[in-house]
Amino acid sequence: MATIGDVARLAGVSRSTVSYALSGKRAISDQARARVEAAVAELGYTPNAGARALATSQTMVIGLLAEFLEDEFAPAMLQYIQGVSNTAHELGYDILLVTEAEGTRGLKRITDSRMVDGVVLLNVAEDDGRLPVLRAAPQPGALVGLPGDCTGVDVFDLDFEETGRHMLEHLARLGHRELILVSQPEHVELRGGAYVWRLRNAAARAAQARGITLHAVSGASRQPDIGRDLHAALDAHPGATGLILNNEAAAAALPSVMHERGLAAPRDLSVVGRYSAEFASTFSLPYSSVESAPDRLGRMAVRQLVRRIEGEITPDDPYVVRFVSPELVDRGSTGAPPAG
Amino acid sequence: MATIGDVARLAGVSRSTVSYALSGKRAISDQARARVEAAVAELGYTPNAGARALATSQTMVIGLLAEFLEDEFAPAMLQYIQGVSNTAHELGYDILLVTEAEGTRGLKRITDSRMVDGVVLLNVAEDDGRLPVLRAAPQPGALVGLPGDCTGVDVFDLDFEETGRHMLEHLARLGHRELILVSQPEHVELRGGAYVWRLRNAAARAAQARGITLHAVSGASRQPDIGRDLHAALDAHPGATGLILNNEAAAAALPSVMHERGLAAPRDLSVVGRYSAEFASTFSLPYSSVESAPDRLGRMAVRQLVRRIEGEITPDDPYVVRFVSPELVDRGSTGAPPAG
DNA sequence: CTGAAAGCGCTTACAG
DNA sequence: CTGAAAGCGCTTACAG
Repeated sequence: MATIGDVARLAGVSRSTVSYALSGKRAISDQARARVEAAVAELGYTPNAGARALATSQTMVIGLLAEFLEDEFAPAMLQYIQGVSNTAHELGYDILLVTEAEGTRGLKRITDSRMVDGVVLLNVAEDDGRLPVLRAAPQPGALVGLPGDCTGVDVFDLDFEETGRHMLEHLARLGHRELILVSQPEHVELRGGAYVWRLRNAAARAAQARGITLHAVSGASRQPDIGRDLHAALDAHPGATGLILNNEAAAAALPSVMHERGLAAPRDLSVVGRYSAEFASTFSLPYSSVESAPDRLGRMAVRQLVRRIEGEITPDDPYVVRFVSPELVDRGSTGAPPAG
Repeated sequence: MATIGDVARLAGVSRSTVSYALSGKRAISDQARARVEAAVAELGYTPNAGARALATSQTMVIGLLAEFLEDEFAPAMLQYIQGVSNTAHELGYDILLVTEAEGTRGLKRITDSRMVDGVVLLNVAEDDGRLPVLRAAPQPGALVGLPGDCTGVDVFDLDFEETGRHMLEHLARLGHRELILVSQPEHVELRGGAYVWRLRNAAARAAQARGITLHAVSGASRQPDIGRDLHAALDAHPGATGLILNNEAAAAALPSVMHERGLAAPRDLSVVGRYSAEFASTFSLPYSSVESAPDRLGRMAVRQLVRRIEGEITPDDPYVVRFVSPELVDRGSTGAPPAG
């Protein structure tokens, strides 16, 4: 490969002139510029990223930590990755994807070795082990998901409390008095998936305030277990007229379950989920849902991260915790409870 | 961050001694090694990846080109990414993920700038525009998907011809005489998805040899269009007793379609698909399927790529085109055609 | 067994 | 407007 020295020689100028001609960081005579450009074109010159990183302390790479946990619903993760990756590319950054099961080690490796200018953490837990590593790192970090302690990082998440309240009140207004909430598996919650209880507690409070019975159950994140869980929940609470789903796998499995039980929404059962429009389309889900906005959250996280990387915001500027408000996309799966 | 110079100073040795102590590339006295190790621990030293890359011409990063095309079924792509990423990490490499719509530009950027030691291309088309770029690059490349011209790259793919033949003969042996094959959308094929016609032509030849009627149709890759396409195909060919699916979206949509038509497999219709066990589980698909082996293909591609990167194989060694043989996973969705 | 030094390919003050 | 040179943080022949 051609180096900047080759270009300089061919153009008959110094290496610094080539560098400045390419970066535009100082004025260059038209003649010099033309000769540099011709030489660059002739040699097919592209600066060596490693050398540039060494000289500038900037890699133009963002680390993306996405753990594919055995017990989580992988397709839901994909949209966050796409949102982050697309936005990063738009802003001139490449993505170093770390999917190791032990995210802490991967995070330490890419920050310590200066492979990245900043980091986006997906799927953040209440007491996420990666956060101490991130705080100790010299690079800034942005999270998708709300941890217990937000110091030193920018945080973006769906407002799960508002989501829980909103879903419950939507069904309450339609006249439902007994509802089932299907959450994520218990181990997701135990591992620190705070959004599970944030949504549930908010829904429970709203239910209590309105005198509504809310049966909170947890469901598996995989087939076929989640199907069994749904049947069990419906068997256990025959009086329930509405279903709230905070579990993507449950949403994907519900159509078969309802077919099997001869139920139609909203005729026999009102259903409202929490997943993205993209997800609804992929899985052909006919239920109204609160948009989880994965692409938007990924985009917000990267934008803020790049502002920090490029010094537009400094560590002295306050770190943000930004919630996306729930928006209910109506797909006609909720209505008045069946008479009687 | 601490540099190698800081470590050397603290340990009271030269920088080369630190480097050699860490790499093990030359003998070191026990005393020196102990002092270096202590200094490394005290300073929390990790070599700077950019500096090392500059000195060694090795980045320990593999580029992964995965385009998320608007008209493709994204969840199917995820498993290839996981296979590639996990294998790369196991072998000591990180992954630079490029998802730009214009893959050619991204590929040129990461190879020209030497950000990567090698490249894996996913979703390779018959006449893939990225291949000329890859062949011109100094880094080796491995493909998942068979292009028209395999020169200069290692290629891994499911044996789609054998798959088509196998699926057809499986149903033929059970006594079926009229079958429908649902392929990918036409534009996937036009864009160069050779696997579509490779499977179809092989199935058609096998059908002809056995005097079986095979209706080849194409189906959308999204909901709800694919549901309509399936209904239309079943309406158009009421005599068909078996369905062959070479379209993930069709497989995901078929349970609803069959419910709507009151059909059960294999009682009314025998069904065989082509997708991974992981996919079957995620979407709760009850159909027997030929395993598409995304994790295995990703793993094979990375293994071979790393062999080339590390010089275990050179450009003089022949490039391989390796097909994974189809294996039918029986989920009980095929049987004898309904009597009459 | 060890150190001083060259070199990887850039960027950017410094001097003119 | 331009060039010579220092420096980024490593690795690795070279010399002892």
